[in-house]
Amino acid sequence: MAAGPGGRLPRAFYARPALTVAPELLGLWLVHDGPAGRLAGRIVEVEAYVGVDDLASHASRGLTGRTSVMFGPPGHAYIYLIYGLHHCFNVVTDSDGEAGAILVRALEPAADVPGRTDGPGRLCRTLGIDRTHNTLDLTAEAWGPLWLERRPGPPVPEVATSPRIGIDYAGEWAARPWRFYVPGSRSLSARPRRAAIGRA
DNA sequence: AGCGGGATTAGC
DNA sequence: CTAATCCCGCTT
Repeated sequence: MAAGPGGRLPRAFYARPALTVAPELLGLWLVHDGPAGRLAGRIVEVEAYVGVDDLASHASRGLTGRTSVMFGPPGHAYIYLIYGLHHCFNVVTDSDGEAGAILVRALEPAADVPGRTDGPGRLCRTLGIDRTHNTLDLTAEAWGPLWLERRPGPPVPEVATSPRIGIDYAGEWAARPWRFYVPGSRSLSARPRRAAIGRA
């Protein structure tokens, strides 16, 4: 789906099923304007969480205070604290009332980014994203401090898939190949990298 | 009010 | 391999 060059992705981009949007996030840029200035990275790894039936999704426990943003309109940020230590950044997809979301797991950092962006917790810490950004509108309609945009450059040459990480509790849903990544990227999250090396 | 657990990470 | 650390959701 087209977005103007250098422009924030429009609501319509997010207003589609999570499994459709997820591979299209690869190669796009996540940008945060914060106290440290503008920090950005190119998305190379994501995971789709498809809705209330998906036992790996927080939305499978229904509409609660934490998950309400997932059930809301697309194009907003869903950010939560995990293990009391790390933040995870998601984009909300699907139509209002449906609970699709996509976890951003790894970025290739822009040249001036101070720190690592391989891994969902690390990229939030390095870009300065935390729970105060939860529910923020990522589109140009809000013109907030956090957004996704398309930047000039070669397209992603190839998209690979694998099962999602760290959701073994989800039964049969754990096997679905709903992790999407750019194979060969140096910035993939650590756990899958170890797994890949271990298997090789 | 209390308790169990988590879409992770760093350090031994 | 495991501790860290806290919010949330569910039970009492």
